[in-house]
Order: sequence, then structure tokens, then C-alpha cells
Amino acid sequence: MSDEQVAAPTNRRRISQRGIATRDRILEAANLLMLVRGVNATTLDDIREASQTSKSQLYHHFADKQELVRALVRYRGALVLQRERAGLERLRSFSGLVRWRNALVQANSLNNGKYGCGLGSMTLELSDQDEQARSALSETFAAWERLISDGLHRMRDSGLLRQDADPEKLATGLMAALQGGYLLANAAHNVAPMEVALDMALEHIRSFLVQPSEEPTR
Amino acid sequence: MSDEQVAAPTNRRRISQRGIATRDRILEAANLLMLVRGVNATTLDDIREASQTSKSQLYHHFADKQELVRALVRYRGALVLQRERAGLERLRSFSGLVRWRNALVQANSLNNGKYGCGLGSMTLELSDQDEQARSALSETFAAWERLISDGLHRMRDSGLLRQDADPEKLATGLMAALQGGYLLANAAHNVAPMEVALDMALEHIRSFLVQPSEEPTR
DNA sequence: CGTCGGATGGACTCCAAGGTCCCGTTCTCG
DNA sequence: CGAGAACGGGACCTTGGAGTCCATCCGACG
Repeated sequence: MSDEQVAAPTNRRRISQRGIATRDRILEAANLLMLVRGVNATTLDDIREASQTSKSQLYHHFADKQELVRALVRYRGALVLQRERAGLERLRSFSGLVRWRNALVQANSLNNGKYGCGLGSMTLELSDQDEQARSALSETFAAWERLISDGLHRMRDSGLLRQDADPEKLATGLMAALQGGYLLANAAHNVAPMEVALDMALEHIRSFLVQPSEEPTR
Repeated sequence: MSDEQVAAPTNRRRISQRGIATRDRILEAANLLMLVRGVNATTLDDIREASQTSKSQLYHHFADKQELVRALVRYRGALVLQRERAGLERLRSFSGLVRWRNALVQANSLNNGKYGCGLGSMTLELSDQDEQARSALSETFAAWERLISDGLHRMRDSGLLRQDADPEKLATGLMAALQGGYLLANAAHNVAPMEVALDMALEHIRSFLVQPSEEPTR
């Protein structure tokens, strides 16, 4: 799934190809299990079993569970940013935002709103428990918002958005709507609230278009 | 703090005043600890110590930890709805919404965005782990949104909001912005994202005012 | 083709946290 | 005021999960 090494391994003297593969297998298993069950509710034995490894390998690659979790934060952050970069780096029009919205809604509707955003779900669990994880998550959110705000900047520079639009604030609002939408969708096991939330944020951005009637929301 | 019995005790044959007090002390301790550390990271011994009770009392009032958590979900739900009812049941103008926004921001800024919303923080941790808790949380969110949408309905009926405004969708969007704002504020340990998110949602509602320039956002 | 260090399997230890139990105290009601 | 039930303290049991250790395997390189 992720043959491209997406999160840099911690500096170690030598590491073989096989070692990297095992490490990735562990991270991938932790990724899936912790998304579904939550970080604290996932045991190392669960991960060991799902990744077809053993205790010694877990502790060979990670100092302890906390380090594994921190590595997972980086891993997920890299995955999300990689995915989002693909969808946002060419953003130049409002309809591009709508397509981005649709992709997220589509993905989340596949499991009826369950599980939510990989980053958001860790945030509430870790932010008051592991300062290092919290700040990493915060930076990832900032980078994600920057991908959005960069796109909005391009739209403003090309004359699509009015000059008084504030790309940073619009991006923050959109991110909040996305995360809140994930949360409500997760609570309701239904994507609808996420759609409503994203549509609100898009409408708000649309109100800053020079030609507000450029195209409908969907 | 909560002498008024805010969450009905489970039906039991006899229960004394002292018993209720103990039960409430346990819930109150669980409320605080689990808000700060998260549900799974809080142990019964922590709660026992903080509430000045003993193991037998915990198990006298609650069948097991899961039941305690479920009781806490109801307890928090009742507290939030009680607080929100006070702030929203008289909502009749846009400036009322602004005051509501300011109160939430003010409260959250007291601890630099930490901890987040009592309901939201439980949601991501419990929704994929305890179906009963999930549906209770979902219903609480729905009731909360209804408090908002009722106010918006009153504003629409009195001619403040345009007829094409959809109070339910606006309320959902506002709730998503609030929860997403809490989450980002928690990640950043800074209220600013929450303010931006709420302002976006309020701007969106304002765009449905008959007199959009009625008053500024703050 | 031998050896050395990383990679691996899996048994083992230890402890914390959930849950049980027993016995004494206090309340309530007839 | 006596019986029975609710209330309370705290020792104890049990389990599961984090973390350790060591023997073995593999593979790269001289």
C-alpha cells in the first residue's frame, strides 16, 4: 500500500530493506486499528497480530508505545498531506473546491461517516496527553490549511476572488467545517452533517467570488 | 456544583439523599478527569481518589466502567443542554447569536483552547466503541442543534431572516463550525481557530438576514 | 564460505487497572 | 427499637497489556 517510504525512519545506524518493510507493516497495522478503535483502546498485541510481526520487532523499531504513536502521527500526517497535495496543488477555481469537497464526502460516505478524519480523531485523544504529538498534529493541520489557502491565493491573484477575501481565514473556516463535519457525521453514522458543513463553508467562500454566480455549489 | 440532580439515577429500589450525593460526586469527578485526560486514559482509581469514595461505592452505583461512562454521557449532555437552553431559548436576533458566540469563545479562551467540548471530545473516542454512547451523543447534538434552529425559526417568523433560510441546515453548519473550532483550538492550544470558524458560520447566517447590515459580527 | 550485526520469534516478567468480597456503619421504615 | 437494606472502607483477586530477554535466523560483505 505504501511502498514509498512516507515517514522517515528514526536515524539508526543501518537498516535493511526487510527492516523497513517490517516497520512499515507495523505502522500500517497501527494506522488501521487505531483509526477504528482509537489509540488508547488499541493494544500492541493487536498490532503485532495484525502486522504479522512479534513483540521484539515492535520494540526493535520503536522505543515504546508512545514512540509508535508519535511515528503514527507523522505517518498519517504525511499520508494526508500527500493525498491533499494531489487534490489541492492545482486548485485554481471554485469548481475545483467543489470537486475536492465531493471527493471527501464520497470517501466518508463509504463507511457511513464512521471513523472520521485520521488526524482529527487522534487530536482529541492525544492533545492533552502527549504534547509532542499535539504540536505535530497542529503543524500538520497548519500545512493542510496552507494547501487550501495557497489555492485561494491563486484564485485571488487571478481575479476570481475579491481582494478583501482573506485566504488564511477562509482556509481555517473550511478546515473547521470539515473537522466538525467529520465529528458530527461520526456521531450520527451518517455523512449528511458533513455535507451541510462543507457546503456552508463553500458558500461562504463563494460569497467572496467576483462573479458569485460562476457555478452552483454542486 | 450540581446540587440539582441533573442526570436521573438509574431506577433502583431505594436511594437515600446521601447516596445521591455520592453518586453525583463520582460523576462530577469523572466529568473533570475524563475531560482532561480522555475517557480511556482515566482509571477508576483516579476517580475514586478524586471523588473521595471507594471501590465499593463505584460499583454500588454503577455496574462497571462502561455504565459509568454511559451515565457520564447523559450527565454531560444534560449539563450542556441546560447551559445552552439558558443561552438560546430567548434567541430572537442576530446580536443574540453574537453574544452566544462570545460566551463560548470566552469560556474556551480561559484555558487556551485546551480540553474542547465535553461532548465532542467523547464522541471520537466512544462512537466506534460503544454504540449506546454514540447514539446518546448523537441525540444530544441533535437536541442542541434544535435549540439553535428554534431560535432561527423565531427569527425567520419575525421577518429577520429571509424565507429561503433553512434553520436546520444553518444550525448544523454552526454546530460543525463550533465542534471543528473546538478541535483546531485544542490542537493549537489557541482559541483563534474557533473564533474564525464561528465567525464564518455567523457570517453565513448573516447572509440570510433581510437587513444584512443590521449589525457587525462583533 | 565464514562471521558479524541486524532481524525475528516467542516465552517470560511485572504491574496497573478492572472487578470482587467481606464486614462494619448508617439510614429508614414498620 | 429492631430488622433489613442502603451505604461505605478497603483488602484482595484476576487479567490483560506494556515491556524484557535470549536464542535463532538471515543476509551482506570480506
